[in-house]
Amino acid sequence: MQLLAEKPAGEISLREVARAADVSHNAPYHHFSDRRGLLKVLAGRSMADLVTAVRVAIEQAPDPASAVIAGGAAYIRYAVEHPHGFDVIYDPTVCIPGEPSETMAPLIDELEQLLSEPSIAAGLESASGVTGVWGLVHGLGTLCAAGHFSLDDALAASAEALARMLPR
Amino acid sequence: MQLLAEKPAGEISLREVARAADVSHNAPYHHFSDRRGLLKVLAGRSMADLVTAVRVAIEQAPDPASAVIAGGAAYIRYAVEHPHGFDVIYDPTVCIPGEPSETMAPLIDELEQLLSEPSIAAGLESASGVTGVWGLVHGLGTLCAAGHFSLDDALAASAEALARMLPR
DNA sequence: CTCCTATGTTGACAGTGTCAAGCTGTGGTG
DNA sequence: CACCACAGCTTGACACTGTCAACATAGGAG
Repeated sequence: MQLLAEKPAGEISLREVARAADVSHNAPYHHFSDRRGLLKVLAGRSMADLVTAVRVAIEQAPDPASAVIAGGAAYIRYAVEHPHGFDVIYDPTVCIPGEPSETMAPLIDELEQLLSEPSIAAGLESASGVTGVWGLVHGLGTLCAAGHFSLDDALAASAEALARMLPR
Repeated sequence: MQLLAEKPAGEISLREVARAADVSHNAPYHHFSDRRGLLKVLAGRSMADLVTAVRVAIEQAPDPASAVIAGGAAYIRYAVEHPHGFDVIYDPTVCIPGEPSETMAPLIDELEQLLSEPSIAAGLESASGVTGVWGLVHGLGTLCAAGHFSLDDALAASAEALARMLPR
């Protein structure tokens, strides 16, 4: 996790983490099946951090509608502040395409719980519930973390678009 | 490009493209500065394909509002149908974070041109113009390509959310 | 004709993921 | 208590990769 704060997951080698832990180059194989095994653990921990950040933001919001907006802002902030952690969560070589993806469950649960709040669920078309909200903040977070526009722009666009997607 | 259709950019080695071209392992260095040089060219070509797909969709739409929705659908479709090409466009190790990113210019131009259409620009808050539309379809495309939900769900959510972001 | 440049070649080096084989201390079972 | 299984670590090896350096060759510009 310490290395992940400094460099992207793709540039972290098993041998490097072995050196950082001051052990032999093969010791990691007794803790992770694979290089992918290591990345999966990093992805799991990063996801836990992400979900915690979102949950805290939601809980501090005064009402369900602003909870959605605050949660979206927290998601975007996480992507910008921990870009390598965010990337490894969604790394297609880590998050296997076939299976339902153990790693994603916490986030999806949190989202569904948030959006099933009766007062806001009523205003969401079924198709744009979790899908629309997740897609919007994910795209804004990703592009913002990559530097394609500023955090301020992303947060403003997120708040406005989410407001329009909620019950008017 | 042929290899990119089969496997992610991260798994394409310079030596492998050399073998595919039936040429010595070092020949690529006379055409690309670096491994990153190769990926940058792949990203540029992929971006051209993406922009073409979006432009075609826009041009076939009957009015500006449906052009936005059709363009978004084309963007999402490209992400799902050419996942490795889509990924390499936005690969953070390729698309350098500091500089304004040569590769992105065509897409941004296209988006700005589309959204500056007077009849729709009037209904968009400034913050959620290019940023909001791009963020939405990018997130939906990325998550859909990764298999987190179906193409149908993504297209439905995209159409609905875009409709709400346009002038009511 | 001469020479430069583009392209290609072989050879080498360090770094990596991964496998195989062997060491060691610690805990639990007989 | 003796014993042993085993988790954790080690060294050693292999194939593969990106990259550098030095050398070859061909074809066009002067």
